[in-house]
Amino acid sequence: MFALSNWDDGLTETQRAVATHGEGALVVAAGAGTGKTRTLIARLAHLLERGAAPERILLLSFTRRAADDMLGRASALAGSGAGRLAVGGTFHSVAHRVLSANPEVVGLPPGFGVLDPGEVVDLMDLLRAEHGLAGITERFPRASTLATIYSRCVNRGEALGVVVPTEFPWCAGHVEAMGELFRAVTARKRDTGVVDFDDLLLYWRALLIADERRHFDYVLVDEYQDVNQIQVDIVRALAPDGRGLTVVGDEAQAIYGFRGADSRHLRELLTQLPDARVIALERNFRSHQGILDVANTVRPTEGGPSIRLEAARGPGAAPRLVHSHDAPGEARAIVDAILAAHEEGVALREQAVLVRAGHHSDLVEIELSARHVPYRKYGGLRFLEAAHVRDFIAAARLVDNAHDEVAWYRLLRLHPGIGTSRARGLLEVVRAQPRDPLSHWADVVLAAPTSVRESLADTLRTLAQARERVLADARADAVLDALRPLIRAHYPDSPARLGDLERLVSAAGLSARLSDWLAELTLDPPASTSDLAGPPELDEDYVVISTIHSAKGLEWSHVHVPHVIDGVIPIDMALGSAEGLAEERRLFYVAITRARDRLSLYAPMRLAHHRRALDDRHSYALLSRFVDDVVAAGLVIEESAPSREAPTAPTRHAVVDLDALWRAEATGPAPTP
DNA sequence: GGTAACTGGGTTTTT
DNA sequence: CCCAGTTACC
Repeated sequence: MFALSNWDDGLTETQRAVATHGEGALVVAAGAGTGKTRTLIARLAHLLERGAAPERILLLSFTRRAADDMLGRASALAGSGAGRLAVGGTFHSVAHRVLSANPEVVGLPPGFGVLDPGEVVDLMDLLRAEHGLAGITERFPRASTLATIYSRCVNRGEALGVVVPTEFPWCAGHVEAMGELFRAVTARKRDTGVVDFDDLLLYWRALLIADERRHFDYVLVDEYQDVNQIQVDIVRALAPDGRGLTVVGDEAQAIYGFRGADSRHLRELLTQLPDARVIALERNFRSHQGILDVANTVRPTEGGPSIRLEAARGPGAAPRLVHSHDAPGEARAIVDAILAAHEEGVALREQAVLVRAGHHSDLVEIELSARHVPYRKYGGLRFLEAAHVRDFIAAARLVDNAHDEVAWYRLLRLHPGIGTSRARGLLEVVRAQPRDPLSHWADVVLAAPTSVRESLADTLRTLAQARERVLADARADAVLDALRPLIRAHYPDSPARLGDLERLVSAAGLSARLSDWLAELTLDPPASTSDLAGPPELDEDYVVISTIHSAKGLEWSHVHVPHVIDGVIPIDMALGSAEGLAEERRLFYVAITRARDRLSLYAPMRLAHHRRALDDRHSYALLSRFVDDVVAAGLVIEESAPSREAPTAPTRHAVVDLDALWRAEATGPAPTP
């Protein structure tokens, strides 16, 4: 029996109904800020108290941050030292855990590698060339496009012939060649003992279908509106009759359509499980009513149970729409507001800037830096996308699985004198090697041009020796030893990059197996290098910058949304279809509902931050088409005050210059600088 | 033939 | 800032 006191303290009657629901399938329609995670955790506590075995309860979520949040709260519930309360994580991380425990069941070697999405593109490129599709005689989709199409087919469970004509019509002439290429990709991954993100789900599903025993008594799925077909299959296989299944979702927050997610799965579940109980959580504990009034006008109404958010917290301050002259003015207005709130006692980490795409915060970041305001950015450029980190992971994967061709390809090209072409040639040697290619590295070295033999031999010898080390951190150390000279020769800023890798390696000690650690790193990369520096100081304070996608499930006291203009929110590439536009509206809804106390939307009148902005027709921004609704809901419109003080951010000089030029062009010849 | 250094043009969202 | 395309060197 667990000591889980007070889990139902302060739960509403509806929330308690969710927490204490019995065995049958349960679908919770939870609006934003209605305490859904808290309620799920209360349900977990209730189940444990009634004697459910923790290792037979599975908590699943689509996004990493939601999974972390859920698991973090679950362990807080147990108090320190109580160990794990349930099995849980993202679909992908749980799949990896299941598969790495029994890889042979699905025909994978122990220590199989997980390719990150960038490496899938490398593999596509490799096979694209092998199949003679890389020539310039006829245009063929680029490797990254191919990888997107491939992933879409897998995640939607739809054939190439369906996906390509409807979503990638410009590639329609190549369906046959693509099919052949994709079959080769699948075979190559199998032959070399690697899987990609999609394969993790495919293998897990296969495992579940082959093995009909139930492994979990209770399956709790969060963010169900963001699951795609293959994830639906997995959930259905985990709980075929719906017994013990709880799903939580909100169709209005479905924002992963581009990954093959479809919020209709939530409704379909009700058709498939007609006995499922449905409970709606509508009382919002997060935001003041002023913010929810705005949210309710933006909230899409089509389909699903209609939810109108009602605040438990009173009216609060009216949300603002701040007009500024241009994008740098917008950045200034945001930082002004952040610092003003900070003066009033709102911590920086209680304030977030939420953007549609990573680069939309560029100017805000410059302004924050210029004014010495610390910030942390989530969801932008990933640590894992840094070239040297990918180099390291690839090299480390070879230690566990010497047949990993994508890893070989990357490692080989890191040597001066080996480019794409020679690397491909050497890959043939690796593949032809009947024995273990890393133990017999001399054959690979002999096939290389004389000029690189020495450095290649050094690398491979050190890597081969890494296998004699048993512990994950010792192995990682040895891998870094092998890489050090290559990184020095390859990157001009090698000291910083090596510093990153030292920190990365020191984190490996916590893992038992190097391959498991690498997979975890690939599936759940640290948001930034600073995350590796250990637990942050308690008094450390910073503004949070995040994409709206990465902000889902989180909340801040003050939320700032820059660029509420057509072309950004909604983003121009989504305007082609009604479905795309609808998703942009839901995304805007997610952004709005992150704010507890103060919501500020920003609309610059033009985006004059590029040199060519003057001749760019899009220089003058259109207010977002969603703004009309928001204004009708009582939003206050403000003009950002033109700043009279000396310019602080470097970009401001550029803007001032541009204005001068513009006036000069309008009245006469531009003055010579 | 292959590599590397240079140039110019473009950039959604995530596991 | 990263990719593709081009050119100059080995």
